Amino acid sequence: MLSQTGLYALQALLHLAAKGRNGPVPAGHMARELGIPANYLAKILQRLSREGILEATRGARGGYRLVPDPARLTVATAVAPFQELKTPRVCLMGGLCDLSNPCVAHTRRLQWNAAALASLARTTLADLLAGTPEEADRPGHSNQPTENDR
Amino acid sequence: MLSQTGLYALQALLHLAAKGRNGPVPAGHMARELGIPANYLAKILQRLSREGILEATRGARGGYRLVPDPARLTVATAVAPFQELKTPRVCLMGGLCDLSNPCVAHTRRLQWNAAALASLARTTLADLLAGTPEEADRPGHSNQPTENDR
DNA sequence: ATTAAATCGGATAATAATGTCCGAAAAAGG
DNA sequence: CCTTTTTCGGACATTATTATCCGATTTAAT
Repeated sequence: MLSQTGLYALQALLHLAAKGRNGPVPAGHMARELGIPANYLAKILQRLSREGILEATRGARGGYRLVPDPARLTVATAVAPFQELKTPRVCLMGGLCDLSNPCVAHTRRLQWNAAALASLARTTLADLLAGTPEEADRPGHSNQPTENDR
Repeated sequence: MLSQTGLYALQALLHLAAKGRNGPVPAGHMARELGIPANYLAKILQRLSREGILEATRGARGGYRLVPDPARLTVATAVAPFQELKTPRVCLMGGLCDLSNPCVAHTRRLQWNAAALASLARTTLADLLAGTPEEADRPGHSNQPTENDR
């Protein structure tokens, strides 16, 4: 589902969102705290820094700082640099797939992927920290209670 | 999402469900038809055979046959032998996770996994073949009768 | 200026996933 | 019996992911 690397990134970002109030947090500190291989986490943080999600301060008293508001940073965005979504364009039906008319199995798989991504795109770091229970899975819909007539 | 191996398995099973009406289908034939590395597919089919999902007939005129009714075989089941679901027991919150009271981030990740799996568990091979458009994601209300009579 | 703390980034190693090769065994048909 | 077709299964090769190492650079504090 989420790659190991993506999970590490998410953990670090959550840590920063929760405990990075006063000044930047060194990578080594986070690695120790979270139980992540230090040198590997360093690479991940560099990446997030290049991506603009983190800001690095070098030298003594340096470290990383979370740039966006946790309420506006979705898990999908946070993890995107490590997911590599390399569009496998092989249809489930193989040779059976017509490719001219839309193949059902093909469409279905895209839907699966979309559903998985949508869930991550609806969750922000703030959600995770605050403990908002997961709302109904209705992509594109704001949470309007339509079940009141059952 | 789905591993490459899992996708291959799914393709082969769909092929058998669609074209395996009269007699077993050889692995080599499927590999050619679906554009899957022949020797690799062979390994996958062996696995499905040991799992009881396929039945192998050896020797000339042999091949593989789909054992369960496509309407009762879910994608989740078909792909399960290759997913290895190795329960990563690292909480998203790292050291912050209490582990005594239920950690929100922890719970949330399990929900993500569950949601992804649920979608696969609700789809049968017959669904894919028949072209049933994906119904609303309602776990209790499966669109295909997977337990109507027994 | 010197030192210590920290990121930066390239090179490399270890592990897992994917793909290949080949010989043995089984079954069918002559 | 012999040949052909096919699965079986172990060993190996390739590639991607994950992890480690180390020297260079930047910065703050002494």
